[in-house]
Amino acid sequence: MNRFLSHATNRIDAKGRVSVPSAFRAVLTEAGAKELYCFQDFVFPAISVGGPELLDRFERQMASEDPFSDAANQMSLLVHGGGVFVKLDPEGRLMVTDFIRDFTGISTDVAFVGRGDHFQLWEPQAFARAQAEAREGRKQRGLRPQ
Amino acid sequence: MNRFLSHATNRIDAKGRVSVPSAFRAVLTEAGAKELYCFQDFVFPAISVGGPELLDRFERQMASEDPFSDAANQMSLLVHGGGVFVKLDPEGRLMVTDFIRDFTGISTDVAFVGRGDHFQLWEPQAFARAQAEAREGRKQRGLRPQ
DNA sequence: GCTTCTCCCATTGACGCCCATATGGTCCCA
DNA sequence: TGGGACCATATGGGCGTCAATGGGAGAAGC
Repeated sequence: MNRFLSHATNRIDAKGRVSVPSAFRAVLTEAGAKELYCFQDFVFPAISVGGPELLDRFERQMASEDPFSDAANQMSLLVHGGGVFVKLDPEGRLMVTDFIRDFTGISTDVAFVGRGDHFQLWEPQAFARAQAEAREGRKQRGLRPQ
Repeated sequence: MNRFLSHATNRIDAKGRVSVPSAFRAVLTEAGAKELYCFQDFVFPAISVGGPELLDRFERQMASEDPFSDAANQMSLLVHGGGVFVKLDPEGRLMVTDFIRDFTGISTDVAFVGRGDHFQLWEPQAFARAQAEAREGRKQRGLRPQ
């Protein structure tokens, strides 16, 4: 397993820490990432997290846009300027800062959501809603992969 | 037999486990799958289960689209984030987690339903109803294969 | 000096692995 | 054709391990 898949919800403790799921930690150590880079998702109320190579992914995305468009400009602002570094403690926990709480609405529990080459932090209810909406959209457009 | 066919209902034990029917396990071992990938069906209140190739199929579909489009983003949320890995114990049982229970309404028994290249977990009553409705729908449209 | 962060250790509860039992079906033989 | 032995599957439960969580103490920063 070398990608971020599946999801799990963990509780924030009294000190504001939360355990990163074991499966995700395994991916990180395999990739050799000792420091994580976080920034706000462009569409969802979620924080994207990954190793340093995560920057590459979003720079590719920016490159796919017209470099002078508003979208590319905003992405650069969020990715380059809005990012935050986070590191894990020896038990594999991270601090849930106000940067994370304010943008996601997270208060007591964190949903860790795999996105392939990175993962995201969600307020659990918001994740459930976004998923339900995405499923509904798929259904209406008749894009069932079966 | 290399496909998932027919259906069977098994009971959940006190620890929340349920035996995967022997016929389905045989298909899985023949395919060499030691870990299973599950996700919520887009139409029915059922969990779809299959080997890693089930995930591959979704990813091929995503790869065929613009990787940074909204559609791909939604698809990733559902497939990467919405899926769950499950593994069988040495006796061929799986844990029925809240992820499965909440979406399907399963409480004490699980209906295993073959769907060709994958199988599904249903609440037995819901499966019976959906089957009856499907039968009725075909009858009304004059599409009965007999 | 006080707050905040980091590291270390303890607890506990869930999960994976093991073995035991029940139950139903099949095959063989009388 | 009926009975019985055998086998496979489903089910039940004990136990060890590991991940998630909680809290204490030292170190660093304000």
